[in-house]
Amino acid sequence: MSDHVARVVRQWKSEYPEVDASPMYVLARMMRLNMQINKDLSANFAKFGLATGDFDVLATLRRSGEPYALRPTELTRSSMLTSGTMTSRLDKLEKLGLVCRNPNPEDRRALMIHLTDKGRSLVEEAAAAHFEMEAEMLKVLDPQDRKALEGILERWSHRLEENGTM
Amino acid sequence: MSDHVARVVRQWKSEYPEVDASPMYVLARMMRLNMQINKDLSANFAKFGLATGDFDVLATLRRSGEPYALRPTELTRSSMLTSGTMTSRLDKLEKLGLVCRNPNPEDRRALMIHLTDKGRSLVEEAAAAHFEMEAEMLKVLDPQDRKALEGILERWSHRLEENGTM
DNA sequence: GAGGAATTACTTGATATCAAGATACTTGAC
DNA sequence: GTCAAGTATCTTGATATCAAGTAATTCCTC
Repeated sequence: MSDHVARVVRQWKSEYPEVDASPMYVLARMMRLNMQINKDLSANFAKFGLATGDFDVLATLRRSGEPYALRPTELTRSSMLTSGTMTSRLDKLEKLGLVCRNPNPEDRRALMIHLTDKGRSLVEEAAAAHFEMEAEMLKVLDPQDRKALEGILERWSHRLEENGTM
Repeated sequence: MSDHVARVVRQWKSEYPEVDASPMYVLARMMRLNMQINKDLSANFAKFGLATGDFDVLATLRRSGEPYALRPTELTRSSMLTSGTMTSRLDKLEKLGLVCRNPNPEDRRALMIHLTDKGRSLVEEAAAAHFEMEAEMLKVLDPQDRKALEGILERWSHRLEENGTM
């Protein structure tokens, strides 16, 4: 059994043995799987007129519960992006009528980004399709592999977040 | 023990129980870890004046062995990108004197992208630092988790590649 | 309170990427 | 041999992202 990354590691070993490419068994595989997964998921979001990042914003607002409102800073942190990127996402979503920017009564520097009714019903539809598709994708994994993977990734994430690296 | 994704899944469960967000335990965690990893790795490549994608091209050429030459199509496939993206990467690398475009004697539609001596020594230096950094990153994982992760990701990649999905 | 440091959202200019299409060449069916 | 279909690279126009910097506001220390 051999995947792309396994072949690449063998190439490094034979062509430039001075380096140890074995971290690729984890990191390059994660990166490539992720690229493919993102492509597939974004095809699904496109059915709802959304890009992946748009869904991410709407979903963050929706799952935050009533009154479906957060500050741009909270959205920026949750998405691991820069503030400029969030500004332009919000511009787009506002133009589409899916969110609206309101003044923040508690801090005049800040705003409150509210999910509109239209935004709420769209994100609920999109989320249902999205999570179904994700569940489908995970069916190529044996149940015990999925379970193990959840645990390993949780420990990894937890440690990085603890360190403040993430 | 709770990471960002665990909190998000709990939010979905409490705010919109109609969807099952549990695939996020795998997929969202992979995506977030990947984003963080890419940021850290690209900071390292920047020390050599390279972006991650530049390194990817040079490394693919280097590990292909003598005469360190591939066609743009092969580089495009290996990187999971579009041909237009590869064209502009090659423009940049050519301007930096790290690769050169030569005619392909076997197919006049095609080219051969050759690694220059300068490109070769740069990519060798960068690769050494890169794989050391990757090894360092993986130290947060317990050895048995790393081993298990390698196996699970290999099976997953292999199945996707088999299906032609990837 | 007063004043400096920190925070918030946004702007700007540069770059990376993609989808779609253009052009030149090769392959294969007949 | 001819020509249609396929392939290889590049071009174009649009979008997403980032880093760095700005202006308004709040927080903190004294």
